[in-house]
Amino acid sequence: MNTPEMSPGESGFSIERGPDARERILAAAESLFAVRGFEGVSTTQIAKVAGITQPLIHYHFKNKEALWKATISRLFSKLSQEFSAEVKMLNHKDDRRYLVEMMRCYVSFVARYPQYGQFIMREGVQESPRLQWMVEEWLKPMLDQFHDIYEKGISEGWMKDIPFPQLIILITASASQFFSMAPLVKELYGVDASCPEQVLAHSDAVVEVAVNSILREPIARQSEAAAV
Amino acid sequence: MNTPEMSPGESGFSIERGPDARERILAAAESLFAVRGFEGVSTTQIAKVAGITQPLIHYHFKNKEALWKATISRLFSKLSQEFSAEVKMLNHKDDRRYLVEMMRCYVSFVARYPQYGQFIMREGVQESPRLQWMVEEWLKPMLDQFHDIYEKGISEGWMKDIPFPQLIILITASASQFFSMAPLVKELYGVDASCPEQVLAHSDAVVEVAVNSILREPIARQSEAAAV
DNA sequence: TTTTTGTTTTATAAATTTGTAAGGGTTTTC
DNA sequence: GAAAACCCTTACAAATTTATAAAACAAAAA
Repeated sequence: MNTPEMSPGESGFSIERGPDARERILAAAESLFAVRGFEGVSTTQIAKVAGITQPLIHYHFKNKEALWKATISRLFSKLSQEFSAEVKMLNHKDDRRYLVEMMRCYVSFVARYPQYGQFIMREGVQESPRLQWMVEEWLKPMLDQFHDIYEKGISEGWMKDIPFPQLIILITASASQFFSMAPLVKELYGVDASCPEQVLAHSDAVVEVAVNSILREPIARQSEAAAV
Repeated sequence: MNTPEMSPGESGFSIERGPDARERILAAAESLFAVRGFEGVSTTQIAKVAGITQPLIHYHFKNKEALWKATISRLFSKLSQEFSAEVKMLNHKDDRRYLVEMMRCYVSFVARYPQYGQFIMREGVQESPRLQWMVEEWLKPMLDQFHDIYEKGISEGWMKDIPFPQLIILITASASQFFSMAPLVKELYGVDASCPEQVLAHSDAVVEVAVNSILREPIARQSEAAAV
């Protein structure tokens, strides 16, 4: 939609014109929609955070809903690319160990992008055309990756057979809630969820609690191996 | 819902008056605030669902925020009472088994009241006076119950020492997300999260995955005992 | 009956919300 | 250089939002 090839003012310090306004709108919309939901945010608020005037939103996007969809698409496509790229780097010899490493990827991923879990929380609680669109377009394809390895684990017998709907919600919630609800964690225990120690601690907790327990024969902890 | 002792128009079909309007407002506010959040719901919408006019809300409640707090207090006090009552009925001989049964209580509880998890999700993602109030007033006291048994398990050595903030978020999220995000589950897998089979299946999944794995020596599954 | 009290509605004010219209400026193109 | 295309702003309309004021209405008290 925008033309990335050239920015107009090459020295670039006047109140920025050009296609980056569109990007700033999307960035503002992402942070606001994620924590307040579609109905909870006004285009005026988004405009203020983006540093532009409200009607400009309607120049770049048909309406509020189109802006919301563009926001989701921008975030989810970035994320699914990054995640796939990281997962592809993993050793795929031992399936069980692969699953654990994949989950560590996932945790570091939701730690970096808490908005991901926030959007799912916002939209997942009520039926709506937006939920339907988000599931069809993004969520279903992403979760299907997990389904493949689940099926393999079941048929090869190294995974406990817990129903997939329960399992996937349980695992993904375990991984993401700690980061998506960082303010709650802060308020409850004074802990900054996004700091490296906490991310590592949560990664360990998820592997220990949620991942190892779905394997019939748990594998040794990284930290144990390192400690001995 | 309306006062049973007397209805003003004795034939009982006039638009109900009396103090139950306050109750209807609270019920409407609960269902709407839970899924759309504080900013996402207007008092006009609440009034429409409650079947009264919008200014009546301001007769019964000082303002929108006071209504929100009254809604939370009504829900959380009901829930914490019910939950405590059920937990008190449990056998408290074997601590590990007690923990498992307590978690089954908790799951059946969040299955009955998905709004509980929804409110926490709504408010937990951004710092606000509302979050602060909710944590101080309700959440902290409720979670302290879990903290007691956690401490006991750690000091007696039958619980793996995973940091409490990670553990409590992980466990509660595992238990509640499946029900709080029922529309998402429905959209993804066509499954009705609130039906009895699914509740039982999730209860099993939580015990199997999230609870047993925090014990150093897991205890036998109910279903295994029954199957053999 | 009359008064009082408590509950609810109509009317309305001030601010905010989404979206459109029309017009400046800047580049780009011819 | 003029025309066209593009990005952005001011001005504004229609609907909605929170909250208040005043009046209607019903039940209880006097």
